[in-house]
This record gives sequence, structure tokens and C-alpha cells, in this order.
Amino acid sequence: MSEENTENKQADREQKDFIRQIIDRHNESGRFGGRVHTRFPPEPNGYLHIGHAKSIVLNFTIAEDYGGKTNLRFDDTNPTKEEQEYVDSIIEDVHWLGFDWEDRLFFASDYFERMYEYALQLIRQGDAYVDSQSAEEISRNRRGPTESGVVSPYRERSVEENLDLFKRMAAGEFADGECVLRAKIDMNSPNLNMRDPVMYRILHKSHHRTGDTWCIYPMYDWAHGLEDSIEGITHSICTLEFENHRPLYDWFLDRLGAYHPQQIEFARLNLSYTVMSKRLLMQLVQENYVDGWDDPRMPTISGMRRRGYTPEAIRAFAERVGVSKTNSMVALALLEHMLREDLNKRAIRVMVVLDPVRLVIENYPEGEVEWFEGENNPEDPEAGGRKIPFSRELYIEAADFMEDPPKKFFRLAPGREVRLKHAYYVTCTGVERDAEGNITEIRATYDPATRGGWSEDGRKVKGTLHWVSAAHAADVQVNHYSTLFTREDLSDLDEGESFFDYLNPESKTVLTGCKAEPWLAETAGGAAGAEAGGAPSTGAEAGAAGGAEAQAVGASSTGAGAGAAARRGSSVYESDSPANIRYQFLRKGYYVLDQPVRGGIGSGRSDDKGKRTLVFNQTVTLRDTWAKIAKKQKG
RNA sequence: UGGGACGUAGGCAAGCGGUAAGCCACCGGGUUUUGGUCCCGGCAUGCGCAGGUUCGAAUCCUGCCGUCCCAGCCA
Repeated sequence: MSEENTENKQADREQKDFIRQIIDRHNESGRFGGRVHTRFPPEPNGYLHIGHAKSIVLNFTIAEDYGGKTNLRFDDTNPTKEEQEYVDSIIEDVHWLGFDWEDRLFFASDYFERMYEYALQLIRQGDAYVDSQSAEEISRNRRGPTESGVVSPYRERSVEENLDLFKRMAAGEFADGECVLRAKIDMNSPNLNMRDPVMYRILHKSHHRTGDTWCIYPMYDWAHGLEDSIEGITHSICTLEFENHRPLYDWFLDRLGAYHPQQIEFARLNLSYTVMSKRLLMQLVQENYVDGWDDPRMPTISGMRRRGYTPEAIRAFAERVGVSKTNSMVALALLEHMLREDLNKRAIRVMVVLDPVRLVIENYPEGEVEWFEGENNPEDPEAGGRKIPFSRELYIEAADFMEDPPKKFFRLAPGREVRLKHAYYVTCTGVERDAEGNITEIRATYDPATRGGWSEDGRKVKGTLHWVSAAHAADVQVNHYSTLFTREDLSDLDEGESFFDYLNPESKTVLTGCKAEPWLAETAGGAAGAEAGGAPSTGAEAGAAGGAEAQAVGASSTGAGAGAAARRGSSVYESDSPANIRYQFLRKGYYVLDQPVRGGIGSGRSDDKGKRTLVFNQTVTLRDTWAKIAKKQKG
């Protein structure tokens, strides 16, 4: 390690989060012999979301920082809620985020036998008993915060009777709810969790891994510390609501005389305009408010992946928000900032006209086509370039033209000159209208001396527009998204209000008939075709749009530029697929080819002639200063 | 009215008795063939409130106030 690095480490020391400071203290005292071993312990009862990502990043990076290890462990102690589908998705998501647990994939259910033995030990020690009260009685007798609890009439059963009863519970001699195993702690504790918590309940339900081997299942408080202990975890990091459970965590391990990790609690992530509760996300999916767990509007890892988020952006975000014990809500804007920061470096720039209007260059020869070179990424010269066809009839963005422009609008308007990116300066000469007076096309002339998009006479233009040659354009579908909810803070709803009162009816907008430069259809179409497996070759599409010439040139430049870019664009954590290329639609935003879990990449939607249309998802918009100015001018 | 925790800028968050880091947002300006990126500057006489200790307090003490969590055979 260089001296500079050492100094940086020293400097960083001051900035460490409170968890790392605790670990430092442990390392100084030698409590865990300098060892650091964390775990990420999801319950497989739903898909992972951005809040889990914070925890995943925390646990794995802490281990990395200290040269330790992290286990992936499924806390599958409740067969009524857990399913294999969720374990599969969780494994995929943690991997996608870029973390590796090597051979340390564990399941709480693998420890059921040992937990059972430990329970026997507690019973023998007189620290646990079988309670035959009903669930309702147990709950009632626990009483509330202001009064002490009432002890169970079964609390003083003999060790022998408890042993017998518990074994018969496990043997299936009782029906669900007939009795439970409880820890004998303190019915007068001000901490309700210590009032003889339930350790085992009877559940005659098949488990996704252990099948029908067990009909008693351990409760969280009993199981979790044992799982950590068995795996030799040093720091068991969890969220704030478990703070009240720590005395229990400690009590069990102390009574058992078992290896004892340190539980540490931190504040979970809350994000503005979104909701993180599994219950609600589940409801959104099941009641079809969204198109599944991987709907690009969902805060799930799979949804964000489909939306075009990169693992790097999510990880950078998780590290940037910090770790503390303060309940807080992070601005969505910060997530989007980290996203743009990453995407700006890697996205391939292409021109796509989302809301097209025809632009006719009156003095440009009919039938002539010029091919301009476009850089794929100004942030990365190695990304190469591509050829873009230019002709007499183009499409430009409808919003880039105004007949009666306000102040500070420096795009196209009658008599105004602007630059067409990579091509020429053009001056607007007028518009054509239909019978209703709607503009059907914009007319302009170009200056042949500005070839390439700049002028030797030093003349400046204020606006630069993106465009697509009409004859070469490929039709694509583009999905725009905004927040699922219209309310910033969903945690402070008033009595009688529901999350659904704040569902955003405009969270998804489908744009059809968008016009893309042929190169995009060529590369993305190829990716979609390849990934979809057996889908019709996209060559036909490109050919239909741009003709043989476009196809040939597009293909050759693909080999040079896009291939290399694609390799960089896909992170080391992703498959090296061209379908993972992130695009920047110039002046608009970042986009990615739609890749639903089911249905094939690019969605492969067909029109009535059976031609496939590529579908892109908007990941995030570019910062739009003009929109801000325009808004200010209006109001 | 019990217990556990937390209050530093609009949002996060450092700070650990020596005179308020950083990031986002926002506001100015510069560069620019993306109104993007990038660069420069501004943004807490103040740390929930009130007392106290001290030469000196966001940091220590006392008392208030506010917010969150806990009464599942969920995790």
C-alpha cells in the first residue's frame, strides 16, 4: 500500500459511520479476534427492493473493508409466507448488485435440528416451558406497556412434562395453535418482548425446503441469534425496529452459553415518493396496479434493473446516503443524481425523435443522402463513432419549434438559424398546415458551408437540435415513467387515507411512432433478436427502414464502435450482453432496451404486418434547464 | 401515563471540549456541436428548547419539548 493510500485511510477513519467505529473498537479490544463476518438475512417472502440494497451494500462493503466475509442467508422460518420463487429472485438480485458470498449460501431451515436441540437444553435448564393457553389468552395476559403481565397457569410445569410436551409438539401430536414453547423470562418486564416470548409455534404446513419434516417452526427472536451464532457471525446488522429485541437476542445466547455475535441496529432507507413495505409492494403486484415485481416503476431491484439502473449507481447511492440511527427520508433526486453520474460515463449517444414533426430542407437535393460521423460518447473517446444518414426530409422534435417563441427560447422558429447536430445549420423559412391549421411540416434551408455542424465565418448559433432522416428512420416504442406515487412522504398519511389515494395515474406513458436513427435499430435490434432466441432477424427491419445501404454501413460501424462500447457498458456484474447497453437519447434522457422477465427482450411487439417494434424504457431524464426556465416564465 | 431510540441547513450527513466537513436540492457565473457533462462561486453568528459547568460547549451536566419503535403463535 502506498503512503498516500495509508494517509487516506487515516483521513477516512474520522469519517467512518458508527457501525465501523464500533467494529474498530471491537478490533482494539480483541472481542472477535479481529475477525469481521457479516450476513445478509432476507426472508424469502417477496422481492428485494432499494432498501434491501442499502443493507446488502452495508454488510458486504463492511466485510470487504475489514478483510472479512459476508454470508447470504435465507431466514426461512415461516412456511406460510415463503416461496422458492423469492429465493431465486433474491439470489439473482444480490449477484446482479455485484456481491459474492462464495460457498456461503445458507438457510435457517438447515439449522432446524440444532435449534431443536438448543430448545431442549433451555427446557432442561428450566428456561422454557410449553404453554397451553390460546393465542388470544397469551396476548391478553401479556398486557400492555403500562401494566405488568399475568403469568401463565402452565408456567411452572415440570422439566419432564415440558420435555414430553415439546417432543410431542414436534411429533405432530397437536393441532396448530394448541400450544407453544415459551421462554421463561419476565412477565413484568417493561420491554414487552421479554414477557415470555414464544419460541416455537405449531404449523402443519409444508416448508419449501424441509417439506413435512417439521410441524413446529421457530420464531424470529429464537432463531435469528442462533443462526448468527452457528455461522460465527461477528456483527449482526439489522434495522432499528429490532433494537427492542436485542435484550432477547442476548438473553437466549447467554442462557445457552453459545457463541455470541453483536447485534447493531441502523435506520432503514426511506425514499421520497416511494414506499418500501413488502406488504404494499405485494399488493401493487397482486392487484395489478403494476405489471409485476419487475415493473420499471417499482422500487424493487428487478424493477430498477429493467428500468435501466446500473448496479454501480445503486451501490454508489447506498454508500452516499450514509448510515445512522436517525429515521430519515432520502430524496429521490439523490438516487437520480447518482444514476446520471454513472450513466453519463457509459451511455452511448444516439438520436431519437420522440415526438416527431417533419422538417423539409428546401434547397437540399431530392434523393441525396450524406453520411455523417457521430461520436458515441463525448465522455469516452474509445467509445468510437457511427454513421448517421442525412437527407432532404428529416424529423425533429415538435417541441424544438415554436412559431412565436418566448424569450430565451433558442431553438427553431421562423427566420431562426439552428444547428442540426453533426450536420448543418438550417434556417426556418415557414410551415405547412393541414385544413385544421395544424402544422404538418416545417420548411427550412441549409447552408452548405456549415457541413459537419460548424461555420468557418465564426457565426454562432444558440441552438443545436437532434434529428433523424425520415427515409432512414426506424419506428420504436418508448416508455416514459414517473413516480408511482404523487406524494413525497407516504409515511405520514392521515387517518382514513390510503397509499392508493396517492397512486400516480400518469406514472407510465407509452410513446409510439418514435423515430430512431437506423444504427440504433441495428444494434439494439440485433441484441433483442439474439437474446429472444429465434426471433426474426432484425436485418429485415433495418432494411425496411433504411434500405440496403444503411444496413451495410450501420453494421460496419457497429463492429468498430458499439461492440467495444457494449463491452464497457455492461458492468462486470452483468452478462456481457449487448442488450445491456445504456443509451442516451441525445438531449432527452437515458434509455435501455426493455427486458421483461417473461416475453423476451425488447418485448418484440408486432404490428399488424408482423414487424417487430423495439421497445425502450426511459431510465431517467437528462437534467433539463430549459424546462425549468420555461416553467418559471409561465408562472 | 411503561420501556427503547433519535433530534446539526429544504433533504441526507460528518463532528467525539478549541470555535460548524461533504453530498443532493436551490441560486448565480464560465466552458460547450446535448439548454447534458464539466468548472467556479453562493447557501447554519448556528447544532430541538431552557438553564448550568468551563477561558472556551453541537460536544459535558440538569430539566423540558418533539418524532419514531414495542402489546404477532410475522420478520
